Amino acid sequence: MARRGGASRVTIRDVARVAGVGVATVSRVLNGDPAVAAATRERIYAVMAQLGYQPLRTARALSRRRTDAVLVVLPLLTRFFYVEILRGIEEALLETNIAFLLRSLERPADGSQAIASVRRDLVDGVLLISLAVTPAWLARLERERLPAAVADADQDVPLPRIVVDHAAGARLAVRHLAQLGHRRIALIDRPDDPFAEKRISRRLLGYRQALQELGLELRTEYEHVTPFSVEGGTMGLYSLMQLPVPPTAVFVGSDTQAWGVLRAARQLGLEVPRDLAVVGYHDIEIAELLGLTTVRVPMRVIGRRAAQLLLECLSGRLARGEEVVEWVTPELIIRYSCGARRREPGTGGVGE
Amino acid sequence: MARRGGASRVTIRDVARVAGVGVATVSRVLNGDPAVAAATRERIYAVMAQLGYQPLRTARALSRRRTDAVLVVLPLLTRFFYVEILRGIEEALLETNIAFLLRSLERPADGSQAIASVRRDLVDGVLLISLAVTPAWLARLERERLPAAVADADQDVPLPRIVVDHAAGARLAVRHLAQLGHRRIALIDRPDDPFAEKRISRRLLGYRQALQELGLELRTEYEHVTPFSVEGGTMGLYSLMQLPVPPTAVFVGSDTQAWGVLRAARQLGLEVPRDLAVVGYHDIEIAELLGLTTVRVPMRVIGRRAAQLLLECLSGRLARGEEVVEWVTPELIIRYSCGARRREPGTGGVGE
DNA sequence: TTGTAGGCGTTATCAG
DNA sequence: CTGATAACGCCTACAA
Repeated sequence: MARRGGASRVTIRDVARVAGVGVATVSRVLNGDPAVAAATRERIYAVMAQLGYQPLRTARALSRRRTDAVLVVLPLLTRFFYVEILRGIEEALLETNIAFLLRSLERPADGSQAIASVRRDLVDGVLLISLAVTPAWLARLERERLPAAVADADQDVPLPRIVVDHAAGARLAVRHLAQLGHRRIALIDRPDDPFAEKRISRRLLGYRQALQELGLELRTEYEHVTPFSVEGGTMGLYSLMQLPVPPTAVFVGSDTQAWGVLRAARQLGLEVPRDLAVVGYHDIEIAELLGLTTVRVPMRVIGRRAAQLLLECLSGRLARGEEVVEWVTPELIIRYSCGARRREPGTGGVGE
Repeated sequence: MARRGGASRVTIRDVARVAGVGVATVSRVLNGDPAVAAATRERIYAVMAQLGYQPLRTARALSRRRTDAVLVVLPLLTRFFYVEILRGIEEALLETNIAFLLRSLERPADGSQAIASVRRDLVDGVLLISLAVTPAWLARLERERLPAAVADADQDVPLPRIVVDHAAGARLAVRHLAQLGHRRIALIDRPDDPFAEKRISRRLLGYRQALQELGLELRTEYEHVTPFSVEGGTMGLYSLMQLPVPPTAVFVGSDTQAWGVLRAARQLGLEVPRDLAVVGYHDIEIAELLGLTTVRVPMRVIGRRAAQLLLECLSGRLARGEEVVEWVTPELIIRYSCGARRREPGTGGVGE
């Protein structure tokens, strides 16, 4: 009693029948079970090819209780930084037959809503990008027995994670500026988590640490946290330049804000790098166009390795609850805004 | 003979038993079958809530032969334009319970590889963004009996599609420049498809049309197609300015290239808009920062409507093979680079 | 309006 | 090393 119309597809039973074996054997071949005679295996392969057989994903999913898909959650899809991490993830996943679903969070409130979509029957694992992993997340992951990994994680998240050594990145920037002769180096930072404006970042720690090591004075009025936007950077520089003793150099916690700093400098009649040296962070695509010296965070690598971490969880090579932290170290990219090299054409924009 | 360990989950059978009905009735309720007595329905809802029952997606998928997921294919994930369309799609899909898989194409060659991942047992439909839909795509979609829709499609793609009226957009820009007194208006365009450098765009048609309507001279040496990048724009302007009779205004087929035009103008000692008026295209995020007058393409709307189109295919409201084209018209956003408004602070970048 | 039972295609157990 | 067969959880034709 055929239940539906439609051209019936080639099933494992067809393969078994034509190959003269049982379905179990075909299934074994499909799953790479070594306990199949080589001759049998070859014959089955041949039949599969001949019949154009392809196992039905949904049927496998039901039977194996896994979907061969993972969920990627990330904030603000339009930001180059996150998207590059995503591409790293995609690269790694393309080498497997695991697909990925996407969920982007536009506002902080979207997070709790997104948590509900984390389901065992939807995906086999979860990849979190640059997100504050709340107890709610952890609880949900635990409840659904879903492995997870975090790309660009906070240091103390209790999940397998790739963490960027932002402190080291900051030290790189500050040391470089000091080397160029600067003594009054300010910091305009972004919040670590795009949705948590107030958190103190590792960059701040690295910044302070570097100043101390260099024997430079720490001035709290030089430390600013402003929104993660071009305007945020502009605001930051305006504040700094109103100080009685303004800095001669600024390390900015994101290239996006650094762009704002460059604009503000121009508006204030400051010539970069002569009157003000600027170092950014991330090395997103605009950095090169702006001639911005910056600290490069290897975004693709982060994504790729986070994905690999998750794959190891899925394959069982990594035990559940096992503590794994992989550190990634940024690298200094010297361009023109710091003054170490000379002359770079302006970048346009209208007016003076 | 229980096959596996694991805490057994709440199944439809549990619900049926507790509610004192058959599984079929529960299933009917689940699928909104109206032929269920209201009282029965209520009772079943109550039991489902009480037991915390959730139908297993994979089981449904196998039985219903649909996955409740769609595949989104787009070029170059890092481009704001495509990502914004993607967000429109996500918005629309979030209102349903349909998930989406992502496949981004970095190089043209990735296309053919991606086609292989289009499978009926993976997704229920496909959403193509800004891609040239080749015969290979169409064949694959047909073979897999997969409905598809295209966002930002070429006019003559034989699939349900959202088409941007680029010709109208170009006319908007050219007319605006003419109104400001310009007679020598050049075009620096991008290729329509990111992977097909040579194709002639609708923008070119609109550009020519507008000039004709305005009684302005058409000069083929004013028509340039350069790569879809900042450098592409720079190159374009350099070529134009070497002409014996250079233009006084340029309409640029993408904001990305327009940025390059602004940079090149500065390098050439031209002041925008005094010496050269510039109008861009798309209205991506940097346009505002650059003070760039541009033609806004409503990216989110495009994504959202393309998704809705696909949803209509899935629900059967839209018949297979039915011809559907929805037009979207761009809008002129006047800022400073065209000269219609005055004064805008520069945008930074290092050096003069 | 509701229940029974067979089927969706695959995996995995267990006996041979 | 291989085969028969019972799950996996849900949907639906058919009977009641």
